[in-house]
Amino acid sequence: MAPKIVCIVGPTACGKTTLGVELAKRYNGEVVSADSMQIYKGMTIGTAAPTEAEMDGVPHHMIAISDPAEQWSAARYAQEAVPVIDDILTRGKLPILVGGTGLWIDAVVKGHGFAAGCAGGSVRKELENRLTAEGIGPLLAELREVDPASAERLHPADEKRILRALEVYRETGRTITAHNEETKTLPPRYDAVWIGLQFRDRADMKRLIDRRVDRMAEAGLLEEVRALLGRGLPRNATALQAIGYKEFLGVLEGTATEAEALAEVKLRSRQYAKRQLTWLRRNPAIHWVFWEKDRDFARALQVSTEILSAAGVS
RNA sequence: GCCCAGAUAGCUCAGUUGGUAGAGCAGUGGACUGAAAAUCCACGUGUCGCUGGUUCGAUUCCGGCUCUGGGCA
Repeated sequence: MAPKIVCIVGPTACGKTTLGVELAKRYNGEVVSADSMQIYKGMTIGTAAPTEAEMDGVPHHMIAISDPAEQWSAARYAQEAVPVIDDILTRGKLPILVGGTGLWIDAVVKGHGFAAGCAGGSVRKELENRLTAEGIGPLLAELREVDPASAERLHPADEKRILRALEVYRETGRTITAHNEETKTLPPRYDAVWIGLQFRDRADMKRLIDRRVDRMAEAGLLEEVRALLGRGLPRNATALQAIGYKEFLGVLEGTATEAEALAEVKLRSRQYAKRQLTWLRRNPAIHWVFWEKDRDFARALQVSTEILSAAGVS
């Protein structure tokens, strides 16, 4: 039987952090963050990473552990988070996986391995060069030769995944299709109890996102971005793909006003939240807690407790 | 008060030599197996400002009105 853990998921600004801490306190747990941007140091404000006060004495893992210049991926995250989770289990405590990066959580829970190859790798670079030189046509034709199922499945405009499919074949001699099928049959690594938070009404979610972004600006997001750049962070760093950072970068470079950046961050956050929901909706194991208007943590805690006891967590 | 330019999708605008209209953005839904806060896909009926006239037919041409810019008094 796979070990039992708890996963708290939901779109940005829905209250995952708070619920995670509350549950950890009640169930003798520790929080493991599954957030592709909170992993980096020096990005507390813009990623809304929990502060010392918000952690409230609960141990947190996988937050602010990496230099922002480093390149993380779902595979690397799983590789490093799994030992951390297993250690929590060994110590007799409850791991609570909290985060908004759906792929990263799935990588840990489902135990799907990733095939070889990575961004920045030599094969990937070569393929990227060919893409620039020849366009996607020849690459897609090549994929059709070696992995017709992928070529059929992927949209011709989805360059990123076409390149990745070719890369897997080059690196391993096997198709990504075969790899995915095989990996799908593997048993899950953990017996996860899923709790999802979301707003019943989109407009309420928008209001909360807007408010949060305003507070980030007040808390000094611009200075945080300036500090990151001051430490020599390259412009193409994955960390700078983070919403909030790429927009405020424009303010520092003089291509946008702070008001414009603020509006853009709100918009991008809203669109991101929608994508997160699309990802989560297809997971039928999630027990959803809906916010009616404002976030009512007392009620969420109550409902979560019922869900967890029904699932045998104590 | 007079002159000029506008008024078309939630927003910015295109267009119809007269046969009731279409882009971008927004929005909604979807995909996602080593960049995932990334990346990709699908979805477009709206009194064409109001009101008269000409016409078989007006969003399109003509008149009046309203509103919004700009200019002149």
